[in-house]
Amino acid sequence: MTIRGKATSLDIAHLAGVSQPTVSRALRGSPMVNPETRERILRIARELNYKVDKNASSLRLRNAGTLALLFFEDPTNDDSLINPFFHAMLGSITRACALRGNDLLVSFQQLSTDWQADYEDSNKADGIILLGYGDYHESRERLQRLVEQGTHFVRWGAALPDQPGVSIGCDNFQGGHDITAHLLDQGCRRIAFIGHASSHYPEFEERHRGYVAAMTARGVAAVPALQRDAITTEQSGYEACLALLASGEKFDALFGASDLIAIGAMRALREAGLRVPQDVALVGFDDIPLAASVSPTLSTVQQDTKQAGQLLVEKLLALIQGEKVEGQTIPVKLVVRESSLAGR
Amino acid sequence: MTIRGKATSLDIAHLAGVSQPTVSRALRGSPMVNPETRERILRIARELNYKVDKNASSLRLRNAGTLALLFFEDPTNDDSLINPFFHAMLGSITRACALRGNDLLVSFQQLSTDWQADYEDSNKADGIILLGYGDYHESRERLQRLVEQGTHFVRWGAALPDQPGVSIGCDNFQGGHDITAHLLDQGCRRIAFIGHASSHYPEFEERHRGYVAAMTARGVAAVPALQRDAITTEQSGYEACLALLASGEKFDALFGASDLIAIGAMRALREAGLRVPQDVALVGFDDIPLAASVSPTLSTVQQDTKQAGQLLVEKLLALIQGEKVEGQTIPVKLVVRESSLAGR
DNA sequence: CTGAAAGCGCTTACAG
DNA sequence: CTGAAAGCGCTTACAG
Repeated sequence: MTIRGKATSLDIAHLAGVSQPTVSRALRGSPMVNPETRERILRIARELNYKVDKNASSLRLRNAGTLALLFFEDPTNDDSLINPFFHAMLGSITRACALRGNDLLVSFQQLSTDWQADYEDSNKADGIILLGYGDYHESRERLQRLVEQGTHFVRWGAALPDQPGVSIGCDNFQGGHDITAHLLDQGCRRIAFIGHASSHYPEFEERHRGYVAAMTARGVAAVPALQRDAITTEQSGYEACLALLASGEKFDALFGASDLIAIGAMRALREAGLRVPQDVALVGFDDIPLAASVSPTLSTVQQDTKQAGQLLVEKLLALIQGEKVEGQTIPVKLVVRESSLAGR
Repeated sequence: MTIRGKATSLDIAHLAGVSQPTVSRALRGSPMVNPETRERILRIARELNYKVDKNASSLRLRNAGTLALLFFEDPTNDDSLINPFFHAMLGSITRACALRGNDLLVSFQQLSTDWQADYEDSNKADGIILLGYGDYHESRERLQRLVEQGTHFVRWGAALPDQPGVSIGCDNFQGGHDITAHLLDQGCRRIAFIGHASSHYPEFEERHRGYVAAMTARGVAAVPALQRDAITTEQSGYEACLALLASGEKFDALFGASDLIAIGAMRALREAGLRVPQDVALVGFDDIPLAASVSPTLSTVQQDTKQAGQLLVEKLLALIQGEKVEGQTIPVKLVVRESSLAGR
């Protein structure tokens, strides 16, 4: 018997001398198949390098065994580069999917484009993971629409009250609090904060709230003039720090709302002839790989990307199963390095 | 008429008062549909938020409209982290796929695991893009098997003669040559090379050949004792550089076969109290984002990841169309920064 | 320009 | 334990 093209279950059935449904049962591990028959079928399938056609089985089972990962970023800097923090997340999400026998579709998207619940609507994916930092007010109504359409999705971000859908995020408040307390412990008193501190950027806002809380608890004033808006890019952090320096306000420490912002600020400080940490202690948030490699190495708040990825996948899968799912906040960890220590 | 669950083309047919095949034709833009009828159908489809079921259409069309991206790395450091160079590649591949209406499945894989032509065998993807650096001798036979199975795939890597399948890679020889020539221009004479220089790692081997060629052309000896093996990780570069320093061999420049290696070497040099570039000029290869952020900023060879991603996708699509496809080498660009200049 | 029919390759009640 | 039958939702010759 010669088979042209890929083998099908029918081909195997002929070769094994059974009906096609029996092949399907054997392959799926149904208990109602004679062990010898099953062996024969499995052997032949292996020999022919047979793989179940996923299009056919997904169509029949009404389940794709696939999740979709959507990265979105504000006015994405034209090309490729997404926040390095998400690269680690991609790794853990990919592995978590693989562990559970799911495949992962990956897509990038401008925030401006319409979101594609398409993946799920077209039955290519059973659910969607949303990753990205952007203006929350703009994305909120889109999230709302996804909920209304009954799309299964989870997102990484601040887990706020009355928010559309399920959010998994780290404890931004605690992280902001802890690293600010660390700076205070180092003797810093005039601590600048670079990053948007508004409801448009809830993660940053939470970090900023933690910063204010830590200061207030010690009776140190959070000077509004020491807060500067920035989105999470090196360039934005650089520019905000330049503006801060130009303002003439004095500060002995700087908290970048993300590592990228802090690294941009580091560049601005260096250009201004200021030493880190001797003149200005510097800290960030995220613990991207770069944080450990810049010089001086950057103190920061570590988010547990491994757990994050696992949770995102698990919760999404639970949602798809029709379970009731709640958002969750993940603990953070202070990572002290050179940029906030030594010589103060 | 109430529709439970997702709308199908049959639902639309009923609502539009036509047969289901007519709906299919209208949706696919067939010219043999009455314009008015088409309009009605499209409107109803929009209202119902209808999306063609990809499982059904892929099954019928025998084409998934999906490519698979497989990252593989040697003994992957347990978790997540892939070479940052590939992150940029992921970006351009994702975009190139989207531009051509293809979706992208992403998967990580240990080199040790069996490669999954599964994606294609199960008809989930029409072809595979392979990304990763590892021992070429180990992967070669797997590539050979993919070719024999008729799997459609392209890989990023050295485009060598008589190699299984289609490879797209940058001009490693030229890059190695140019950056070495640059070091020679700076007055360096004892230039160390860190990175495997064997056929197990063809990209590195090519870079090393370029390095030797540039030296030879100037009548400078490539001292074997100044070459140290390393794979493309920061840690490996660090250790190799430490070993080199311990050997007592003198050198006034160091060429890391990848940026990660160079950055690891930078750490070792710093710990040894050597200044870059004053005591040792340092260069890498890849131009990962980190290269511009470390201090001093790292001179390196830039690979055009945007073009690379486009080519990988285009060539794979051509292969799938049954066209004859050749490998290709992409030009590189020298990027001179602080680590190889100033003060020499 | 449109419909009735066949079929892509599976999975699962249903009957035996 | 096994087979004949139906059906998942499309697409495309074939007839008209």
